[in-house]
Parts: sequence; C-alpha cells; structure tokens
Amino acid sequence: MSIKSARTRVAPSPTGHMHLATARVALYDYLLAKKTGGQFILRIEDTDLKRTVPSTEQEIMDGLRWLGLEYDEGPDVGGKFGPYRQTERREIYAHHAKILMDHGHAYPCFCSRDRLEIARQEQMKRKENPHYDGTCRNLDPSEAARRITNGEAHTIRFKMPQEGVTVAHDHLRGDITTENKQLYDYVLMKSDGLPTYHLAAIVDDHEMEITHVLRGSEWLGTFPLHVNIVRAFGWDEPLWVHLSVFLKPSGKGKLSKRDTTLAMKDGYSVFIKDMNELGYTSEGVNNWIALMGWGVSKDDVMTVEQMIDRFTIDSLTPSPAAINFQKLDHFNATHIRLFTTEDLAARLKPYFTHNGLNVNDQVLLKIIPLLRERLVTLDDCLAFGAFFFQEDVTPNPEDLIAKGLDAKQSAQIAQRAYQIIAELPDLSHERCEPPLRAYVEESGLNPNQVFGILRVATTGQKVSPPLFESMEIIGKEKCLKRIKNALEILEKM
RNA sequence: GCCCCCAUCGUCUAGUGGCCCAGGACGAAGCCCUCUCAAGGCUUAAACCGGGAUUCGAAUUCCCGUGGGGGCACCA
Repeated sequence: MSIKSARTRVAPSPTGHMHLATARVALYDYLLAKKTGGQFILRIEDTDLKRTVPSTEQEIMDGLRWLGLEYDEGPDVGGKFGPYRQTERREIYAHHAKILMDHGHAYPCFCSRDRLEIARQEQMKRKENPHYDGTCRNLDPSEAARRITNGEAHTIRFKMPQEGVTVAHDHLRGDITTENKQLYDYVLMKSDGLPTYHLAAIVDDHEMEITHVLRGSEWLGTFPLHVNIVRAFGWDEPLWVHLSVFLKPSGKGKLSKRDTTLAMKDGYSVFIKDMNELGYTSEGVNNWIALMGWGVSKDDVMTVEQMIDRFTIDSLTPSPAAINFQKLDHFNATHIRLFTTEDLAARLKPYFTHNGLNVNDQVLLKIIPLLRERLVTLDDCLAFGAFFFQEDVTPNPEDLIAKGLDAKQSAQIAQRAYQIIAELPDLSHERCEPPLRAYVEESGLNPNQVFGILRVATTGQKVSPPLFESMEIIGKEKCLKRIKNALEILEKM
C-alpha cells in the first residue's frame, strides 16, 4: 500500500506540565510522519495569555527530545511554515477572520461579558442549553463598522448554520452527525485581538499543510464547528483522528490533578519531566503509552523504530483507556534487559554519581550483567549495587544472624568463611564458591545460612546480586575487611 | 438537563459473519530452577454488558436499553 507522506503536528498549549496524553499524541504523530516519509511539527498554542506558564514551552521541547521524538519544524528549529508560536501569528488570524467576515461567515459581536453571563443564567433557569443568543448576528454591517472605528471592544463570531445537520468524518468513528441547532455562534477572535483555538488551529493546520489531525476526544464536541470553519474557507479537510482519553488507573473518570499527586506517592508520575528522575527510560515510556489506544496482536515490546514499521492509524482504538503503571514497570524493565552492557552502564552512571558515589567505570561495566535483570527502574541500581562503590558497608546487626542460629554461631561461620577466603589466591567466583560450598556440606548448615551471613557482611544488605560474583567484583581485600567488620559487630552482640 | 462518543478477561488489547467452547500482554495463583532478590521455563483461573432483529450461522451487522467517558467559555 502506498501512502502519500503525512504532515502531522502536536500542538500543546504551554499551560502546565507536559503529560502522558500530549506525549502519546506526539508519538502517534511522529510514527505516522516517519512511516510515510513526511514531517512531524511542533506548534505552540499560546493564545491564552492568562493561562500561559512560560517555562512549560521549554518543558515540552525537552520532553519531546527526551522521548526521542525530534520534530522537523518548530519554534526552536524553524521551518518554512513558521512562526510556530501562535502569538507570533496574529496578522495571519486577523487576515483570515476578515476573509470570513467579508464572505458573511463571521461577524463582530459587541456583547459584554456581563450581558452574556446574565443571558446564560436566564437560559439555564429556563432549562435551555446555555448558548450565545445571537444578538449581534444580524447587526447592520454599516453600524457594526462604525462601532469598530469608534474603538468599541468586540469579538468576532462564526456564523453557524442554524438549520440542518453537520456531518463530520472521524477516521476512527466514521461520520458524526450533529444537528446545527445544537451549536451556536462561537467566538473566533477574542476582544484582545488573539484568536480562540477554533480559528487558530484550523487556520494553522491549513497554512502548515497538515494532512492528519490527531487530537484528544475532548474536541469531539466542537468538531462540527471546526468542520464548518474549514468549509467556510473552502479548504480541503485534513484527516481527523480523535484519540481516546486516558482514564484513572481505576477506570473511573479521566485522569485528574488528584490522581497525579497520588501517583507520585507511589513512585509514579504522569508528567514526562519526572520520568527520568524516577528511573524510567524513554523506551519504556514510549512503549507503554503507544499501546494505550493502539492494539497489536503479539510482540508488543517495541522500540520507536520498530513501531514506525508497524504503525497504522487504522489500528488505533476509539475507546477510553485506564492507565496502568504496572505495565509501565513491565515495559521499562523489559527494555532495560535489552540494552547493551555499554549502553546500560552509561545510563546507570548518573544515578550513582548523583547520589554521591564515586563510580569506577571498570567496576561499573562488570556489575551490569549482575544488575540488568533485577532493575525495574534505572534508579533501582542504587538499591542493588551502591555497595560496589562504597569503601565500607554498615550492615544491620540483626541481619548478620542467620536464621535458626544465634550471634555466636553466626560469628563462627563468618570466622571460618574468612579463613577460607583468606587462603584463596584470588577471589574469582569459580575459585571461591567450591570451598565455601564444601564448608556448607561438612558443617551440616544450609546454604542460606552461610551465604546469607556472607551476603550481609560483604554487601551490607539482605538482598543483593549473586554473592560469589559480587564478592569477586568487590575484591578479596575489601571482602575480608568487611567480613572482619561483621565479625566485630557479631562479637559485641 | 442537553449533545456527542465508547462498550471483549481486573487492566491494555487481537478479533472486521463461519478459522473463536475467543488469542496475546500486564497483573494474580501454582510448580520448576535457585545463595537472597530477580530473570527464565511450565501450568491455572479470568471476558464477548443486557434484550431484540438480520442470517443456515454473530464477539463481529442493525435497533432499543443499560453502563462508562467527554463536552456544553472572549480555555485549550
């Protein structure tokens, strides 16, 4: 099947932290663009001056790059369809609003916010849908022009058809038919001279030659409006794809601020900026969000490159999806196991150094095979391997006592193990395991007791990577020192 | 209240009229492996929302319910 190249865009408004839903739209946009040899564009929809949080634009760009979704055009990379920030495109919107007015598809409205509010309340009292009542729709054009030249504050509204139906086509849902009387004359240009989403997005998508509009299903309500605006201009429509929303993990309701703080308490987040710090990889996150709203029948562990190969908008699903953090853990852990030793070492190093550990690169490379299949998140490396980079460990005295034994007996075991290890020419795991196992045999103890004491003594923790391999990397001298230290602790008990 | 959308295991999903007593993945349970923790292997439980209609035949088409979600701003 041959597909003509797609131009897609992700168009977030910089009003808050970049979250999962934005990332998913961006991913699908990116996949579609790359698959078809087209372009993926970042456009900043910053027309709401009151809600704009300046720092979030950078956060969005950083987030997309962290995910590996490099955009071909955007505010900081340019492109021939720029500018890519809507506040820098005012004349374009003003020009298009005028075209609409000249053709009778839009009109200036002088209604005050107060008047509108009162009208709305009366409508609600009468149990009617709160709609603009159309006061200015049929104003005499010359009077309207006079009031504008007088500098009277006004908005520009779209003249919606008042009868009949609008049929809008969504690629996943088919034709969506809406009675026009359900809609009303929406504001296109605000009194501050900036456009609303309805005008800005439609104009930009056309001007930027966007072929596929992927967006959240929260836009389904105004979808017929958008289609009417496109048709008023006489333009071709893009292919519309309304994605499902993300639901809370419980499946009850859409993800809210409250769920966000709840997630953080459990070590999870819905914000892209937090993912790295929490130890999640872009591979894990991409894989996770990709499959909420996109179904593959098998082999669901994929890199973005592999997704490009398999992605089609036809296989997107329209139903809402509850997010499931356990699945994020699974994908993250699976991708970690797929990384090469060198790659994983490079990714793990910052987590060690940011915790004040002095990382020896040779040692780091050696511990990777030991850590790899134990990590769910990258920062788990601290829990499993910090002791490799510490001079001393401080075991919990209680933990040094083996199950079923007392402190004295445990000390004897540690003492004997010390001797065995001290007599070895080196501490390779091949060399140290047999004599220690032989000792377990002849002593009548079970392996857990002996190796448990050694584990706690040499690593300082009850759970660690495999003991003999770990001891080899720690080194004979340091191991002996640590066992001696454990011995002293035991003797004092 | 009104409008729109959605509906397969707990969750994400495959399934486009017979290949389905419904497949995969996460999670759960059990067993194996085992120096801890993992990883890995094997196994088990677990779903077509309800009712009509079309058809020789429906998870798949249509209608009606029900449930869930979204929207109803000079916000996006």
